[in-house]
Amino acid sequence: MRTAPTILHLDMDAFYAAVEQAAKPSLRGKPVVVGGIGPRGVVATASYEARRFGVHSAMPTAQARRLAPNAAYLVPRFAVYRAVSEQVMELLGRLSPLVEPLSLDEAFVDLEAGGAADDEASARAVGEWLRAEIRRVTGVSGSVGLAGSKMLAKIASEEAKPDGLRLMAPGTERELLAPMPVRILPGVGPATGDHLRRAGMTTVAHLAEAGEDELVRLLGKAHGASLHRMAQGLDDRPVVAERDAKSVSVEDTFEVDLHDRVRVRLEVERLADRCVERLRGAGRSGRTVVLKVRRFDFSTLTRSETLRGPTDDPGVVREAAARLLEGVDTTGGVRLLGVGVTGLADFTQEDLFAQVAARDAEAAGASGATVEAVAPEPVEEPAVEEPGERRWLAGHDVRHVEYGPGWVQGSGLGRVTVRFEEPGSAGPGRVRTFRVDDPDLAAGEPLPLVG
DNA sequence: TCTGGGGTCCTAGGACCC
DNA sequence: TCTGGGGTCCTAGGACCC
Repeated sequence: MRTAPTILHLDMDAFYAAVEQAAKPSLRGKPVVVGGIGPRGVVATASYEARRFGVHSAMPTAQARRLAPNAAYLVPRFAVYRAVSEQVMELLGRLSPLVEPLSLDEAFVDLEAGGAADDEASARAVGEWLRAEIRRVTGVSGSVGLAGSKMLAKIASEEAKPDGLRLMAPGTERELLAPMPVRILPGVGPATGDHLRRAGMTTVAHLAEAGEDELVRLLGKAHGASLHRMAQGLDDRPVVAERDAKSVSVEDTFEVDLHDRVRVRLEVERLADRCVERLRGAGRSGRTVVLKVRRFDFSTLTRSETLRGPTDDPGVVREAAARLLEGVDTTGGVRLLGVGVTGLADFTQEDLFAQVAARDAEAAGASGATVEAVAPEPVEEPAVEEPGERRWLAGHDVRHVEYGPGWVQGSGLGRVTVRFEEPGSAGPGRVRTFRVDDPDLAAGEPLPLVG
């Protein structure tokens, strides 16, 4: 806890949807929903215009379509969001070496560590500077919370939304917090909220008044104790820059449940390969392989196996995942499969030695061991596209030989509808429809949002 | 209405070791 | 022969976050 509000929390406003509106002039001021557009898709971000219809994050897209049938439904373009995010993080880096990103659109900054601010006035000035710079550089807006702790800075940015700044003066936090619902505290989700409500506690004041013993009895040691402190506005967690990832995983929900055991096994192996690709991309290796299966009835289970040494070998991960699958009953159908690796190590010389040692130990007579050879093996080539199949995903960039850059508004029945406009266009661009195999139409590169 | 994908942290029981 | 306590690792599941 600090006596000056020098912890900053930045939260971009309806980030994915806002980036799409900046990229596509015809969507500005209109309801936009970014997320999965398949039968089992969910909403990632809804623009504020779409929220007025009741659409929100994590809602099934099918339900969103009923609430806001005229909204634009777009598939996420993570490469674009990542690029904008990097611009934002670069601005944060100018304020302090202590920047802690929480996701593409959120971060904490320790202004004191950077010497950027040491009191209320300087913190507010930095916050306003940042908001103006973000808008100037990226073309989208963010909200800023300033307080003496992470928890309060985050609550402040939430209250500042959209496109605002809120500062919580140290010393006032207990009174500000007291009447708020328990759900605003970090770590209080649906389950804990219900738990507390059944115990008669609905506001932060109720938690602050409850004894720590009671909360620990209700919620467990760690959770109870931390909530007891948070409810009193006490939070000492430091801003921590660049934390190493502890796990890497990939998962797929299938549009239709899988019943064929052979197909299930094939998908598990594909997922294992994708997982290893990401692992290798990050220059890491891992020791525990995790298989995740969600069945037709949404019941979810995980099975894991720890190897004798860290690996980034696709064959090893694939076979471990396949072994784990052997022990899972998939009768009735499989909705989702996932493969992950945890127990990550940096892929260094030491790990190589450890692997060799483990292998030697095994060769020397250990019986029933399961670690495979670690000889590098090429990553299997990605699944082949159906011949002649071209996928035009809603929201993706295209380029037409004659009409120039545009984006896919929709496709189906052998046709694709394109709106020809770019971020700098004065107003909504023209719409044209083509055959999906029109040779003049090609996938395009995203264009910068700000000229 | 019918529930994504990528993560983090915590708990609890059993194995194993000292 | 029986009994103990603590620490660490592994596995599985659950809650939460964006």
